[in-house]
Amino acid sequence: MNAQKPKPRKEQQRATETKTAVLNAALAEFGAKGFDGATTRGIAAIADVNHTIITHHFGSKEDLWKATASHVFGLYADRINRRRNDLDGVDAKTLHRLLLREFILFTADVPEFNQFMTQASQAGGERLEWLVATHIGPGSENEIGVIEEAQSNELLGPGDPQYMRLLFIGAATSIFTWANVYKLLAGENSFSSDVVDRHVDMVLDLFDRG
Amino acid sequence: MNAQKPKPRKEQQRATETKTAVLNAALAEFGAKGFDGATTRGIAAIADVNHTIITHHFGSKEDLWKATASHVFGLYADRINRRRNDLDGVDAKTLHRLLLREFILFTADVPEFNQFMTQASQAGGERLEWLVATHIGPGSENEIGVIEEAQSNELLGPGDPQYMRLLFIGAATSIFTWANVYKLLAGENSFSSDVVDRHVDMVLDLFDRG
DNA sequence: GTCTATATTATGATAGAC
DNA sequence: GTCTATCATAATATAGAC
Repeated sequence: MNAQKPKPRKEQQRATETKTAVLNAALAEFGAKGFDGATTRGIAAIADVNHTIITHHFGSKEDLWKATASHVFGLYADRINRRRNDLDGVDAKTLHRLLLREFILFTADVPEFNQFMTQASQAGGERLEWLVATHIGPGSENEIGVIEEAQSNELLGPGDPQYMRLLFIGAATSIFTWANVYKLLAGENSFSSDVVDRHVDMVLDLFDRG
Repeated sequence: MNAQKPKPRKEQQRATETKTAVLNAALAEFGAKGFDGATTRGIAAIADVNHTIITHHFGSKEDLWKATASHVFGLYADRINRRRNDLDGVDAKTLHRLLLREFILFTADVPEFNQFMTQASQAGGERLEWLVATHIGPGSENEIGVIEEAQSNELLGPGDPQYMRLLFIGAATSIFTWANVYKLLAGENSFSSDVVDRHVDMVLDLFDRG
């Protein structure tokens, strides 16, 4: 009946770029300062956009925070799924060792992921409940599977998988959580490839019971 | 010459109580929300005092943050020094195992310590530089000594002591950093005595190379 | 879709009464 | 030492021009 509706493709593409820039800026700000400490104006300044377009594209600050959470969880899921596909056919022990390794490497590449999650956990409240119900809970089911497989292959010692998962995350993220302190105390850059490589080996060896 | 100056003892005591209440409230708020996210009005509300007396007793918000840092570092130093004195005469290996244990127990008793430090590290900037120069750096010299002694006694594996210290802290604080998540995901209270006891044993065994 | 202008509230800090 | 009142600024959010 009607002709196809107009498709403002260039505008949509432009809008997508703007939204991505805002989401990355929001991730950095929410990670560094938490929900209350971050400001929509500060986020807009980092993304180099007018602060009112945040409301236009995302709605409220609360909505932006949720969109940011979904954005970074998407980055994480893509990374792990891509790695899983690359490792098709690899034996179970090697596979799960490499999946644990990939988590550490992702944390090194996108430290804002761990920062964002730490802020959400420490703040608690309804936002954390939403995050657990929407992303952490569903995502942790896959991760618990990896933990249990790793335990079967003696890559991790026995114990409640939920507990072991948090213990592993704590050790894996340590030098990134404390990167600024490590830099000031020891002059070391936690994100340099040699520090990251040594850290990966150290953490995997630490938990390895084989 | 002059008579002793007037000593308004009761007023001073009252003021001390007020200041302590404010410092504990500030520790909770700065730990949960970071410097920018916490508000002097919110802190005053928790301490149940008028918000203007914060300015009177502590000066600016920045000064309150520094006083809070000094307060919680004092709590930590007192705790470790008291434990050290109690352990006078104990053999080196047992001593250092118990000192590592005491750090974990302090983190469980005063989780705001770890939260406050995490916020400061993630935020970076001049405040973190002050914190490292004033408290973390001087304090870490003692801790590095404990780490090295623990390494000598095979309580910790070999490696750069500064790095091993952060790795140990990451593992030791994990279930407290993620306490709210652990509660929502697994229904477990990270601060219950049985969870804490199991965690202490798990972490010390994890690092133990003896 | 992006901008300027603005309403409303929250926040850090100060002045001054008691 | 503690309170009420107030100022100046910053923040979230919205309205409306282009």
